[in-house]
Amino acid sequence: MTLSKNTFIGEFCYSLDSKGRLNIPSKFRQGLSKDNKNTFVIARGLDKCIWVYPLIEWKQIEKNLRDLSSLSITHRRFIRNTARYASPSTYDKQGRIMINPSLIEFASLEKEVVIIGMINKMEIWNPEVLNNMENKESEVNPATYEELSNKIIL
Amino acid sequence: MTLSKNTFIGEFCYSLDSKGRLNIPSKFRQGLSKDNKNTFVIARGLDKCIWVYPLIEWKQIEKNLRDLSSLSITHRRFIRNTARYASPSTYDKQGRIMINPSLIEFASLEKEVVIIGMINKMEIWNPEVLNNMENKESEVNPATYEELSNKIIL
DNA sequence: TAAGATTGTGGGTAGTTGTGGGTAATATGC
DNA sequence: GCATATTACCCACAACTACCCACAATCTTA
Repeated sequence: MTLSKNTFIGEFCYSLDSKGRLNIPSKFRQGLSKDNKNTFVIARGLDKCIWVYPLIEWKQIEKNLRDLSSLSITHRRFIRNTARYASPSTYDKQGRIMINPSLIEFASLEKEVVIIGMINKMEIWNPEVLNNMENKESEVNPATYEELSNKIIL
Repeated sequence: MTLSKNTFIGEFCYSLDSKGRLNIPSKFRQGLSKDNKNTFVIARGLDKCIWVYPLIEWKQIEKNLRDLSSLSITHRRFIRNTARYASPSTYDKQGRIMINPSLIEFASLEKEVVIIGMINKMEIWNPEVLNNMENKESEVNPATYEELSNKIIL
């Protein structure tokens, strides 16, 4: 059953094969709208993980980047850091995308990986890296959480 | 698979051959619209790199330059510096463009080069120069960066 | 419960791509 | 006009990628 289109929730443990291919959970694929053309855009996450956007979601980001003038060095660097590590990937008949070696290295991926639904995108993690990250609770500032509560209703 | 037309993302390591030819990544060529007539415009970047525009994108820049009044000295200098080092280049049957010696010198290119998709253009870098540049955090204004991050939802 | 469909994973093969170099056509300078 | 330099086209080849088929495990349905 599908909730909203192009929206991902849940967690899955899959494996990266010897050719660098990764299966996209069937549930996620089923929730995609047709205009994604079986294509995702894979990019570096802001944490030590990989972000996977449906094509449509990424196009919105691209549109915003296009409006930044390259006269500003800050703009140039922002565009460079965002676009540089991103690449489109159409999934094959089996539903797998290719993850390129530089991203595999960035996220320290090995055979076993965790895929997490992040609403507008998915995240791909090495399970150990994810655990270490989550165990560092100290980093979450209660005040920040408090501030968030003004922005979002749970 | 094609994203938006004439839009480039991703990073590629290619090599400049002894004749000064450089391959344009196949993924980039596939995303070009027909009206580019297999032609790019090559220009000095604002950083120490080369900018490569699809013909259509460059025409838009020319149009914008046309709207700057030459009464202003700043405008005159900007137009001069932008137009002066730009030249068109059609790619050959293998998909390679010629980079002229003065631009190779400007960007300190050697055999190994990095090509970066920058949405409306590509950048060509000497990998060492690129690393040095990216490590110089000082040039980026943190406040502007923060502001950008709020405008563009990743 | 049994049969059928779906899903995750592995591997072979044919086509594509990046790169080097030879050769003919064109341009340039004396 | 001719010699030289420059450019564009062609061929070749290794490495890589996309597509295809296969199969076991799981889930669905009658």
